[in-house]
Amino acid sequence: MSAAVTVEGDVSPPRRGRPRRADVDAAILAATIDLLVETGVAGFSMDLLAQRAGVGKATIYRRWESREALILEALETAVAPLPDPDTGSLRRDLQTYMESLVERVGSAPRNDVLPHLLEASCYDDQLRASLEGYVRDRQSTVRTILKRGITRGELPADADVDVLVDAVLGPFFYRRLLSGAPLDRRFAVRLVDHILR
Amino acid sequence: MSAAVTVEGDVSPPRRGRPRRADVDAAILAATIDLLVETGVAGFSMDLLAQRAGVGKATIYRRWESREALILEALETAVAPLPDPDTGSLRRDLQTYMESLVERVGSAPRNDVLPHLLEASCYDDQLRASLEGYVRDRQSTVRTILKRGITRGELPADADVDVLVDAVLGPFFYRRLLSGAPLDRRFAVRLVDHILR
Amino acid sequence: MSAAVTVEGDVSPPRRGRPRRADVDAAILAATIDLLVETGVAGFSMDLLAQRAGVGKATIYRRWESREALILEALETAVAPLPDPDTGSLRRDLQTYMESLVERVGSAPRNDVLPHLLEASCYDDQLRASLEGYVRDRQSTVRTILKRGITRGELPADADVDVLVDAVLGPFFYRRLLSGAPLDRRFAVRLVDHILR
Amino acid sequence: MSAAVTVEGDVSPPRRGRPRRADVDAAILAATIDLLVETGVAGFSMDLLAQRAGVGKATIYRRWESREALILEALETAVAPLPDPDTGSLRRDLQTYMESLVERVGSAPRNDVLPHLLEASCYDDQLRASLEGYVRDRQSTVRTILKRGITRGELPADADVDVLVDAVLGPFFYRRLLSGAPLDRRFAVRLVDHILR
DNA sequence: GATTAACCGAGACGGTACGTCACGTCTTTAA
DNA sequence: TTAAAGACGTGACGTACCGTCTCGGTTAATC
Repeated sequence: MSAAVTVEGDVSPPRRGRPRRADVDAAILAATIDLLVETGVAGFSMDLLAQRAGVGKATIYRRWESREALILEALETAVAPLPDPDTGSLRRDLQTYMESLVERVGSAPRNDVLPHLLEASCYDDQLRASLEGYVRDRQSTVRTILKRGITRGELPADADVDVLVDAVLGPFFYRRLLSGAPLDRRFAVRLVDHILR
Repeated sequence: MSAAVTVEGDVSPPRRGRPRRADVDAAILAATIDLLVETGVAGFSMDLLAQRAGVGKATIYRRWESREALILEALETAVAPLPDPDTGSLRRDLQTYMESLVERVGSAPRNDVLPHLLEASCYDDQLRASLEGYVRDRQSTVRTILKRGITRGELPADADVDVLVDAVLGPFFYRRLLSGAPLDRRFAVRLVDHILR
Repeated sequence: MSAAVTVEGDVSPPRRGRPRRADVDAAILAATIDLLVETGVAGFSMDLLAQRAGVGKATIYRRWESREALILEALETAVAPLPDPDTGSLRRDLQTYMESLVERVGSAPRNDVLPHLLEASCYDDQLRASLEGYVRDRQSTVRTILKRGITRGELPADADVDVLVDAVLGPFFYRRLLSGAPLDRRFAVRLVDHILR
Repeated sequence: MSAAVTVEGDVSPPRRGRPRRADVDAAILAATIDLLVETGVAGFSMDLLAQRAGVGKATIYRRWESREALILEALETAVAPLPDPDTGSLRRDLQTYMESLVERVGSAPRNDVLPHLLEASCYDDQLRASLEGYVRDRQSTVRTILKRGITRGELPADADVDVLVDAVLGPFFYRRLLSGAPLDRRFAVRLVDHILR
């Protein structure tokens, strides 16, 4: 078994020409995050970013399909998934998870990144796919919590996990993005109560 | 108490000079909807709109605070609230409602208007308020359905209507905006099953 | 006879919309000349020009077809035609004219404007036409001098004025642009000697 | 006196390492000429050239000081000097020479190379020197024709050859580059008439 | 035969300028 | 005062070249 045999089937892909500098990726992502925190997506410009990162604009466009693909990757880099509490009780797990979600939103310095990507993904199929991948990836903690609940018998064995995930996260983002209803501890309690009624 | 005290201040505002033409409002709104259907929010520009409506740009800005306020009003004008089915059964009401919601999304020509307003409302408090008003207004049908369910005893008397509204609409918009999971008849059935389990 | 009847046949052309500000033209041309003197055509950029003139780039492009059309007009504005000496003698007229031509070139701060327009006119028919108009316009002094010489009998009545104009100006610009041979008083004397031999 | 003292230092430059491939020079020049003919100097880019010639950009810059030095050499390579007709008569020699000059211009596919070099030479002294060398080299045929005329007595023994060269070539290039006046057989006849009047 | 140094194609790099577009405001004439 | 028309300053966009640099690899002359 040889480590050189990769999934792509290339035995050490014979890249030609000058290879891309790896630290440039990092510099651009870091500058992107800085800039997003400072100014939000409004006020974010590729010219300014290039200047901040000490990089030519062409170098950025060589590495990311679009401004928004870059912003999404910066989001993935900067915002870690919430941890799985694993308290031993489904109710307490969900409760804790929802509260940290609420807390994160409350403390976020700028909240226009997700709405911006949401809009941009309407015009860019590739971005749309990436964004959905990101969202599904962030669902996995909730999914784990719920499956544990089934294993323990806290939920019926035939519970519809997909719908339960939607039932946990849907109301949260509905308030966050659309209705503007309050996102607080009380909301978390009432929502979990409803789900585990 | 005088006629000047009105909701919008327009019973008899003793304006001077040439009065505004009333039909211009309608022409602008109509052109806005046309343009949004044709090109989506991308491709929508105020210059193009003014040309299409046969109207000066200043005339538009005289009547709406911002581009987005106009788009929101066009949305309200074009998209009627879904009807209350009132079938006599809570389950059938919710089922019917959800199915018409799913159907509307499936047949919508352009789906970037709501995401666009979502983003724009991050930078414009007035728009944010209007948008939330719009969203709450569109909740009222669901709220009516649920309250009828309580009256009929299909739901416990102390059911948390706010959370139930979120539980009905949240998963829908979560899939629509974020996860990209399918929005079909099956989804509607499973969701209602979960809520009325 | 009415002054309102113009060559174009428009009786007061009913321009609609906001009229172009006349002083903006002047500001742009002045800034163009300044910038050309300072930096030459190299180092001349539309961004810098717009900033200097206190004007948007779009405003410049609204008024001139291209960067080069602007530069040409700046050249026409800045560089006055040489005067007709009219000394009473053809030889002295030509001598004086050639010497002032030589002097102007010697004192010019930047000499890349004409070569630049020459190149640019290869790719832009409209510019080419304008440039040829400019050149022919600047020939007129020489043409006047020569015709006066014919009238006075200093040249034969059937002298070929077109070719004579070329014979006066051709060698000058050939040295200036191509051969790099010296352009001095001695050259002026030898050239006139040859023409009036 | 050693072999190292040469015009270009290349009798036996004791280079180390891999010697330059000689055929690469030819390939680059050929691709340059092709590209210039196809697209003119506009549309000519070093990236495209390198790709066409199957060569790295660094290889080009290793061999020529600048883009324009390369273009000039391509011009020298591609455009042979006009032949000396040597018909036995000064008038006929000049006439023939001018006519072939006129003919060459008429048939040239792209005429922007010389104007481009003219401009570029404003910013590059080395190029300026090379270009003037090229121009003087191309004068030599006319100079030969004129000197033969003096020898034969068709011109006075003290004729100013420098000025005569200018008188022959100046009007031609003046029309070609500046005035845009026609360059045809008639022009050639009238010009020679004037010079040999 | 090993070492060395300049060569080679490919293409990434930091820059700079380009011309276009849309924004929201302002300025004209006409109603 | 409103209207249509359209000019205005601003500022970001994504592209195209520039000339340099950095890879892995090649090719002679020198050691």
